Amino acid sequence: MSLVLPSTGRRVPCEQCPLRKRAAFRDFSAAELKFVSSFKTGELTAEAGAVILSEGAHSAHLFTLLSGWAFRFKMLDDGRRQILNYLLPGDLVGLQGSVIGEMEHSVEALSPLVLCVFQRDRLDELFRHHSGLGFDVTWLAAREERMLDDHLLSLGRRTALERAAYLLAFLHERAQSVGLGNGTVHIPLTQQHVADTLGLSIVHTNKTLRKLTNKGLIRWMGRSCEVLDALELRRVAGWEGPFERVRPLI
Amino acid sequence: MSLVLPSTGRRVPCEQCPLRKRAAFRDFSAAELKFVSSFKTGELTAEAGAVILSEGAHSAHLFTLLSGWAFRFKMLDDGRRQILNYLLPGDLVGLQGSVIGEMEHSVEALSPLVLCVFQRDRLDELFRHHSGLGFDVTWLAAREERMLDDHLLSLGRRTALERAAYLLAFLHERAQSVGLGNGTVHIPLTQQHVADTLGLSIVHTNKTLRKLTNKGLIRWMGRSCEVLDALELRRVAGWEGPFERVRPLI
DNA sequence: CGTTGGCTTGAAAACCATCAAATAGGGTGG
DNA sequence: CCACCCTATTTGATGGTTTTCAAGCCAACG
Repeated sequence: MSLVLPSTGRRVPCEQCPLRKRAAFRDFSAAELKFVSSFKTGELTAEAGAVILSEGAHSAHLFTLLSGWAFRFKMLDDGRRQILNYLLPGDLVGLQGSVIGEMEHSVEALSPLVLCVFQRDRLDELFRHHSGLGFDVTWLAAREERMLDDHLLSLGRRTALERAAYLLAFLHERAQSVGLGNGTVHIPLTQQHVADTLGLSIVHTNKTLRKLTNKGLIRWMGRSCEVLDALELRRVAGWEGPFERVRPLI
Repeated sequence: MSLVLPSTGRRVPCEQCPLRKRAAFRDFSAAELKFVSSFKTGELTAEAGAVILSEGAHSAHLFTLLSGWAFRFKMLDDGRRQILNYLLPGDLVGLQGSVIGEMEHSVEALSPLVLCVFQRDRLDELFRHHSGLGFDVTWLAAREERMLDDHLLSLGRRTALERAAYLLAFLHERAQSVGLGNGTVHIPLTQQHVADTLGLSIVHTNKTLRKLTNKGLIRWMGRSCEVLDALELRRVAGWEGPFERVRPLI
């Protein structure tokens, strides 16, 4: 469950990347596309439950998630786990490790993944010769910061019900923006993941999700959650957070 | 209390910046220093309690904090407040607003401040002509992310006592690294700030801080906190977080 | 058909918020 | 200088929220 499968080599050329065609991502110039394409050394696939990056690792790789769901998390010595954020297609994975030099969180797959693998040691080349892409990397880091700010507000000042509503509205919003789920969005989570995101026990999480289910806002199906009324979830959470903006895809 | 005082113009030349001499910050090349110096348009002073940047503002400025303490926060509609992180000398202020275009949090001064003011519209020039500085901006954003990750772990999975110990150890560590307080560090906070950082009520915060006081780890003095035993605070928190690294100062 | 992982529920205990009130200190106007 | 007000801190009592403990259900899978 914790092994990363060997790379299967390149399959999706950046110029024909199916993600890039989506309106959620900004257009790249030919020169930018060419660099990104050369920056990518291959692809990596992983199965659900696989640990992609581990806390403490020094030579962490840099990836972009091409398809699938994953999450970042940290653990305390006694086993308590906190999920920090979720990773969806188009997200950079491992930037902290690449820039600062050491990973301080781990990354685990929620579903089967495909990742684009980049050459970390060419990151400075990216900044030197494609300053627009360098700015984009900063933009993506600022976007992550914005999400973490929202999560902190949630953990610190929202009630259990508000937190749960916020989380599901948030994940629904992100899934929508990259075109996951035709019509209804299915989020591949267990209630344990929700608990470890919201800072609640599994028991109380279950009771809280039941309230949302009884209001007809979500439906829990095996290992996944279907969002039925995203706007009402936002209202319950008191979340006026922004809808996703057009963003770069590296 | 919420007015930013007018700029007092340039007083500290970047080449003789007292902060830059500290071991906490990496050496800059002459070219880098020259650019940063031209990037800076002046200084801004603010008194304790002043709001430097407001949620929702579109034309946010970009600053570096030269001296003093401040904090970033968000609010819910009904007045609940969450403090997201603290700003100490050397920290970039307003990067999210500068990069993404809109502030989604506010910034307030905890003590009298001096800020270096930068021309936001020359940020692309920084990335174009000084890729090393562009990388530095990303590095600082990744550092902020790392701190937010730690805070999320704290809010989600630590007990009230552990959270309080973590926060004070964290602030002590940061103050030490920029040379605040000769010998003992004094953190300019009220218990309301601590409560709004830890996601606790003011009453419970008071009782929790009292336990740390009774253990001889801190001393509460009026509107500030003195850390007496930072290592024991870390131990109580179970925080093995990194000591500050050498970092860029823009 | 037994095992496993995920979901569900009830009861008791711990934790934390809220309410209420008292204390202490700084600042201001008289 | 003193009376007064304001903010910050402190403490006790009470009630609500959440955790912990315990148990049971169900579907998937060998």
